[in-house]
Amino acid sequence: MRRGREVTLRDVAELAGVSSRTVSNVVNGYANVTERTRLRVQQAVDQLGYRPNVLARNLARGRSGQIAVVVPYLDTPYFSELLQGIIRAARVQGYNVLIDQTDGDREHERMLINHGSSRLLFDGVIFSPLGLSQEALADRDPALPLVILGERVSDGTFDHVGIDDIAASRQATEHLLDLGRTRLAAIGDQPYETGEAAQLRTRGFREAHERRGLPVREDLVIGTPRFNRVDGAGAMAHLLDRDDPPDAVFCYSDLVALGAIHTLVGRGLRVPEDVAVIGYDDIEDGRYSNPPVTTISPDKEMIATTAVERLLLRIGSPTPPPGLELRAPHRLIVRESTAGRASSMIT
Amino acid sequence: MRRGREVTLRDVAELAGVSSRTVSNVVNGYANVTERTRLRVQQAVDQLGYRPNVLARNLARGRSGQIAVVVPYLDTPYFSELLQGIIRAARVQGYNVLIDQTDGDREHERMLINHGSSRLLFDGVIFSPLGLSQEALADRDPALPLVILGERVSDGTFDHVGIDDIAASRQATEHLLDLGRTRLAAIGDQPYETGEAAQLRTRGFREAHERRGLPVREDLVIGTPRFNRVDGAGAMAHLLDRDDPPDAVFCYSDLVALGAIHTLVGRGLRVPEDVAVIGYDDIEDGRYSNPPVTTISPDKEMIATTAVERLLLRIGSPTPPPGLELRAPHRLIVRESTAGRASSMIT
DNA sequence: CATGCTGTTTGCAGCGCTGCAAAAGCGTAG
DNA sequence: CTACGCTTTTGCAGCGCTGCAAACAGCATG
Repeated sequence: MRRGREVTLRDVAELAGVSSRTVSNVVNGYANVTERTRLRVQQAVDQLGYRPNVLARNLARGRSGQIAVVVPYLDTPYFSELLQGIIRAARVQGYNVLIDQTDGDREHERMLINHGSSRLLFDGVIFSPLGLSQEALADRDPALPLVILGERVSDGTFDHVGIDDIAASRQATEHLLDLGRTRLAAIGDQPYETGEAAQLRTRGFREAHERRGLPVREDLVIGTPRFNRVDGAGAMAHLLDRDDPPDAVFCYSDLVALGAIHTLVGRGLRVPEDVAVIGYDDIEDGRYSNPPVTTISPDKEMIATTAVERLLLRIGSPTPPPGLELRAPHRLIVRESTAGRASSMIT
Repeated sequence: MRRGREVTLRDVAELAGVSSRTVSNVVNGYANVTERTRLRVQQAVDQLGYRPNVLARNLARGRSGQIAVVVPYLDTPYFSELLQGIIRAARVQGYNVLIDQTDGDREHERMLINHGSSRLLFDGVIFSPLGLSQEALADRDPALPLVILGERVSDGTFDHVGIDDIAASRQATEHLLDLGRTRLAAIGDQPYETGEAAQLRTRGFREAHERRGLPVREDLVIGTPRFNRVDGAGAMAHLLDRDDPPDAVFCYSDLVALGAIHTLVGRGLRVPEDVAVIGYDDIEDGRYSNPPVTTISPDKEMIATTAVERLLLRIGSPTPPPGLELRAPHRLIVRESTAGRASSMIT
């Protein structure tokens, strides 16, 4: 079998007594083929076990039938959950998904956004940038269809899909305030160029305070390089080491929240009695942790399908459509980490 | 730019004043090219910003430069952690990774193991089967290089990479027995064809008992359709509802363990004081849960690199190498869920 | 100076498919 | 019976690259 010349269009054509172009038409389901021919060709296809050679097809068509999805870290549950939806949506449209993880490396991100090192490997990219600067985004190859996830305002040459981070963060913060907490901390700020997502959350955090006429406890706004457990655990420890520690914490991701809770429990503090904790992302882990984590739940399914939809539209269109700002819905899900035992439930 | 004829080998050749074949040689780093020519060509390449068209290259070479990784569920942390290693290892070798998730669907798995619906999309597959029967494996296209992960004994036509599940499970069970626990439960058995992995773990569980001359509490061996949190939580609830509930539980995955702990804590029981819990896989979640989960930690990095290495070897070799049984190391990592507060640590 | 030898470069065919435009069929109208 | 418009089928060129084998060095040797 190996290397043993495979069945081609021409073989099928010969057997069916038609031209190879007609076989191609049948295989691709083109319109103008008589039922008679279609049947004969189909028979030949089945008999020979013909399967199209995607490589040749793609070369001839000038597109690869693949899209790339670029995320900073694959093992971040938020991304893998999102990825799942993206793969499904793409497959439905006959597209394959290439996955790449950048580890937040700027150079790597920059390269990928410019078609990687070779042409035509993928027809478009869904990108979740981390270290990518605005300039890098600006002077990329504009011919490569692009959809950005997360926080990055579109400059009109690509689409951006995300939730309203400011509103969501405000809502999260208000929830903590509604509980009567007064010393609110925020974990995850990133006050530098590539930390846009974080900054929006901080802004929501502030706005919530402003609306109630409360001051923000600036010393309780803690930065973390990443949104993961370790950083969350570390930041929480840091917070607890001061006098007048917080009685509630808004974490910029569920992982950060899980890390924070880990530290709290480790120090013998009770969640939420001593410190209430709210997260962001609604990953599965948060639903089953002890206590389950109150969180902002973005509609991941919607984000995934919207991203794929827009990207394919962009790929298919000869004149690039305008870059849109697309907002997926989100909602606050209250669980034990803020509301206490009463509200526990397995979703 | 769009559709605006891209730079080809021939363009470069013309500028450099050599044949296109020579340019190809330079681009691919072939040996016999004088420094002089190489330089001139390289200059032309840089000047024109030439990037090879992978599609054309692959068509000419007759291989796609891609491997597929097929897992049942992408959002299972164990898989996404493994995937990460696989992607890295493949990239180093110049291979791209296509990811597919089957949701455990037999038909889908069967299709993928036969090259999917088209030829040459990928040169080989790393497969983590769930619903795949032995026959399906047997009558697959033998020309497609295959490496199987998890529990599936090789029939000699593919490689199998995994840890020694029986030994690992025995070790996990012995750890519980060493703690002085006497009523051991096991959650995750799957006593049907496609549940081989589960069955091996059950076997290890039994062997540990046998070695100590202890009887297995058969009524405490609980099956679950999947190795996830929900099933773990449900099975645990089930166990607690009987009289004479277990004082220790061996869970066949960390997710199951997290689910079980969720239920235990939810019912006001203490882990490990009332019930000790041990998991399997060593996913990150388990390290940061409350309490952190004792677990069997397979060397995922090793599994990933070995799988890729073997697959590429298989792809590159004209005569298929014999199918090997490859064992990656594992170790027991003791955390609070069995050992109590003393052993807590953030790894 | 012819001969052979290694090292470098070239030309051509072809991977298997699709785009395009022309050719062929076919039914209806003049 | 011819002309016309429509649908169906075909032929050809070419996507951009690499495999192969031949051609052409350049150099040492007899």
